[in-house]
Amino acid sequence: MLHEEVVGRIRDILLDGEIPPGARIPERELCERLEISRTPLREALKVLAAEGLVQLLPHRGSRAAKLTDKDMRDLFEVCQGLEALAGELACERITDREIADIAAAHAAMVQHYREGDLIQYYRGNRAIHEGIVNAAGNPVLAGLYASVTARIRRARYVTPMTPQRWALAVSEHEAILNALQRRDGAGLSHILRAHLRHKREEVLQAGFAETESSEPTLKIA
Amino acid sequence: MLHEEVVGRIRDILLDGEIPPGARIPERELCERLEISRTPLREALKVLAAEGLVQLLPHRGSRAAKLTDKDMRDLFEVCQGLEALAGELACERITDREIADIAAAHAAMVQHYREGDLIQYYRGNRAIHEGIVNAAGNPVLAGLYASVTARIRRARYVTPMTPQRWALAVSEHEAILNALQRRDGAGLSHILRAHLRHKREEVLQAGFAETESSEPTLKIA
DNA sequence: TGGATCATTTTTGAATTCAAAAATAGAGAT
DNA sequence: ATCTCTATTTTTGAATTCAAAAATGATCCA
Repeated sequence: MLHEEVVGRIRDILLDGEIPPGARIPERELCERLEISRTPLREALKVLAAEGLVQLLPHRGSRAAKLTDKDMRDLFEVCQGLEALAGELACERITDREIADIAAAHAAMVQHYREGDLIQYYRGNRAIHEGIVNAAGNPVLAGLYASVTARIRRARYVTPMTPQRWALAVSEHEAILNALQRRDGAGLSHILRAHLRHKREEVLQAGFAETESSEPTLKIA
Repeated sequence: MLHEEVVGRIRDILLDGEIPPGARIPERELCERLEISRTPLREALKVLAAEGLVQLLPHRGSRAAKLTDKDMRDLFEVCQGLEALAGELACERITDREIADIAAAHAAMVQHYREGDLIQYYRGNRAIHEGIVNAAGNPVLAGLYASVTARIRRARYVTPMTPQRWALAVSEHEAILNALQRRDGAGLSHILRAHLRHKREEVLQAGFAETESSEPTLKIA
């Protein structure tokens, strides 16, 4: 198994929430499961720590990173900036073909919305945002975006998606597609910011708090 | 020596250009120099590879990453976006004290300009940009910014700094400080973008090309 | 003499081993 | 019984070792 694959596998395990935020990372188990020794596992953990998904505590192992409200706010803020930038660049560079693909993804997403299929809706939603970022034609940007969105998604917040919020999100997506088709960079950038701001408000308002599941609260001396 | 320190030491060695872009990373030598074994060294190299400073070639070792013109353009583009975002956020959050510090750094930088001390000028320039990014109060943003600027700086491009360019840069910095003092987020963001765009044009126009120093060009079969 | 093939050396990647640090368990004292 | 201190176990971090892959170089043939 290649180094990058090990990193990817563990990243997925973390993103799937299989190891909840704040929980210890069981080295031994992961070694057995991935059928590797501790050396490559630990290399991967250090990489994931640099990415912000894992927290290393000297001499007492590693844990799945736990995000505070502040962390979440910061991540959204950066995500917003990256998407806005991607939107502007995409409008300069996107091909008709790519626009058509995103339009198709949009239509599919709207269909999922009509059917009330939240999971599929989210999937489609993500595909559109990633499509825009990729259309920016900037791998550095795409990489940072992937890293930031991964950390956001990491926190399996369960935002109660109200019909109002959902409808708003869909209408915003209509505007996004529209700006993209018009190749209106400034407009797209503006809409994307608003879209992300709304999402962030949802998440934080919903009382995002990464509850400590495996660590007792410290008693004060 | 702590893991993070090892990463930092090697990062510095790369940023100092001690190992030129494209050159093989001498594992053995680095081990001796840092007085560590291969295990922690290799952990650090994988982290630096994830950061984009090192290129890992399966079964044939690691090299100092070499940037193409496209890479450089992409990095500048993202750097621009991050600084613009930082500028906007900084205007919302910066304290009078922080403004005063940046103003002082600006004055010092202008003095270095007058004295024609390019090295000190660059140092001051960097301090100002970092000051703005830090004033944004977003560690995630600061981290990404550090990573991107490191990669840019990594490429020891030698831009011939003409008097005209230098004067323009200084006048842009006047405008930057001004916008910051007025806490004009949109204005600051706009100026920062222009400033970075000019810098990028300089670098790329100057024919940035990471000349291959240690690898013969492949002969076409 | 030039080039191809095979043996040797070197280097890489990963498992194992080892020492130090931390966690745990147990004994003794209060 | 509970707390504390110590001995034991476990876990962590890093050096070493080992196998596989690649690079090197030597030999043989045209």
